Amino acid sequence: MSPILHALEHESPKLSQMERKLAERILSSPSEIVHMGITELAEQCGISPATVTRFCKAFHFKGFPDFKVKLASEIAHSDATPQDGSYQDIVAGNPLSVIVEAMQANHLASIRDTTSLLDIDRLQAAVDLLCRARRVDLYGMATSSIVAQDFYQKLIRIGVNCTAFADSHMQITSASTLSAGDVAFAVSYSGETPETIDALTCAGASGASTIALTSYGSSRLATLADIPLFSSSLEQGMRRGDMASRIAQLHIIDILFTGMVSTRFGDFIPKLEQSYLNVQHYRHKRGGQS
Amino acid sequence: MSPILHALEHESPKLSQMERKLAERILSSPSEIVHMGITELAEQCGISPATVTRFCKAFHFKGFPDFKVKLASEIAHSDATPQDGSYQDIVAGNPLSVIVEAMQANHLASIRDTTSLLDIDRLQAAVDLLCRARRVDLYGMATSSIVAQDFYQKLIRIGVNCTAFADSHMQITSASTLSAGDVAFAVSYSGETPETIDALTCAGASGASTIALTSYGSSRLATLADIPLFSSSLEQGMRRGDMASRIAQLHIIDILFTGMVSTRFGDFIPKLEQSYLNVQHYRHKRGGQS
DNA sequence: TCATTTAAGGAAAATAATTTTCATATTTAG
DNA sequence: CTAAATATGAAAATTATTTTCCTTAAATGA
Repeated sequence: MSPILHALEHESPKLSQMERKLAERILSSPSEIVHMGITELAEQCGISPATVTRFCKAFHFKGFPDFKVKLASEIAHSDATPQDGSYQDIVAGNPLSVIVEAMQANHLASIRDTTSLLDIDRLQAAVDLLCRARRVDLYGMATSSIVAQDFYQKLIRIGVNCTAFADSHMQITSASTLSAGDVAFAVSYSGETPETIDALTCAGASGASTIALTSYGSSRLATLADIPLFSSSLEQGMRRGDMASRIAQLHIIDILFTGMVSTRFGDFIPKLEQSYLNVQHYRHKRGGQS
Repeated sequence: MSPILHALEHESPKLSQMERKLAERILSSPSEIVHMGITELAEQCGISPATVTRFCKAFHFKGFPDFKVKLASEIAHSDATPQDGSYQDIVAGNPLSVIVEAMQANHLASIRDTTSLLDIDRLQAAVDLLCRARRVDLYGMATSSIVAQDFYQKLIRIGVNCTAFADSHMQITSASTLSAGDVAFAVSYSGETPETIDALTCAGASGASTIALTSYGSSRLATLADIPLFSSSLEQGMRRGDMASRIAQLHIIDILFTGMVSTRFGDFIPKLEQSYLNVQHYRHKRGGQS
């Protein structure tokens, strides 16, 4: 905890009643305080602005604005809410400031956890497969289709021959036409999505190499795939576990993509640049029929 | 470097003479600025306080004090983590382990920076608008359409009447049919995507409230919108700046969505649960024709 | 117990800081 | 070269903060 907050907590017993109310309010959500005026804060504590100023002076700040700036730079040092730095659930009527902190904690933890349980060798194997693939199929339903679509958008920019159907029939249809040298890449938060499992099974049967991206844990999809990749899973009871998971999965997508580009830099970077420039170029012709 | 300072440097050429003096003074020693009053700073730059306020507003801060607080938390942050806190670029032939670390650093920094420059009041205003909206339109091209799609998937699960066209003609068509009480939500990494700007302009002209989600800095889209929301921007020379930006934008989407659910918990949670259960239920009937 | 002292705290005045308005200068486009 | 648009500062208006002054409440001592 930051020195200022620590001091507030430590000195709290020595403070008077009104001052303690104030200290508690500040400790309850420091990041809110820095965006408040002195009057607003005083009102929320049921005290007068005068008391707030005196309080700041007592802690040797030049005044309330000085306190805010110092507090702002201190709380930036630590990640949101260190004591409950792990995953937070959604509850009713939470103020937005609490939601922001919880979400930051969730997403940071999600990325850190995912990174720490990555298997570099498997990741490398996936990159190698993808780089050499004649054709790449991407499967995913609902939330996971977003991840698949994201990968799709990246891959076409470097000229990889790939598809990303959200329609389960099309997925199966496409999977049926794969063969050795092709890669099927399936995304599923649960790893148990039947449509995705079917598509990957079908792709494997057709001779394609299979990669699965799921949450950590044993799942049918992970077992099925040649190369299983994992994002961090959330604690039980999380109402919306797929939010952080999606971020973590995109994190892995970025690593895979960057790995591919880095491996075949000479091939891929010019295509990447060219696709960007062409979008710019053709966009400026806009104005007439299109 | 922090997104704010980076934006100042980056936009410096576009600024007027007086504004540039100010930007240079801020860049020369940011940590001094946060302990100055507006008059003192203006004097040191040989300009008027009015120009300083206008400058802050142009960068979408609520005013000079707001700028100071945001700057304070950002520079504290970069002091704290000079190495792994900053963004890394892609280069050729990097081993995967290096890529993994760089990507983690990028994504963590991106989420932290984005959170620190969030404006809770604006965010709250956006949540309120979205909660009360009769209809919501989501606009975004390419990478940004992924973000729009993601929000779309979330919103339909809680029964919000919304659409997310990737087709620019459809976006305009839909925008034309909006009216007061509706909300148009546009996503663009650059904030300068013509198709997205057109769609949001059209929506605004139709009487809808407009929200824009772009990278930090002044952009046409941000200026256009009733409520501009910002994700952190990356430093110059980043080959693929939109990767981290996408994560940051999804982070904001998650906050908005969670804010909405939290605000109308009783309405939305049952729908969320039901949509989940129904997907499970109807999936198990699978096996015959579908 | 009761007066007296002392400190806490609020109301409101005073001050300081910031923002807005308005008038002027400067640049840009035609 | 003129007109419109933009940029800027001076000063007014507003807002925020701090100080002053006064009341209240608790503590101390006769």
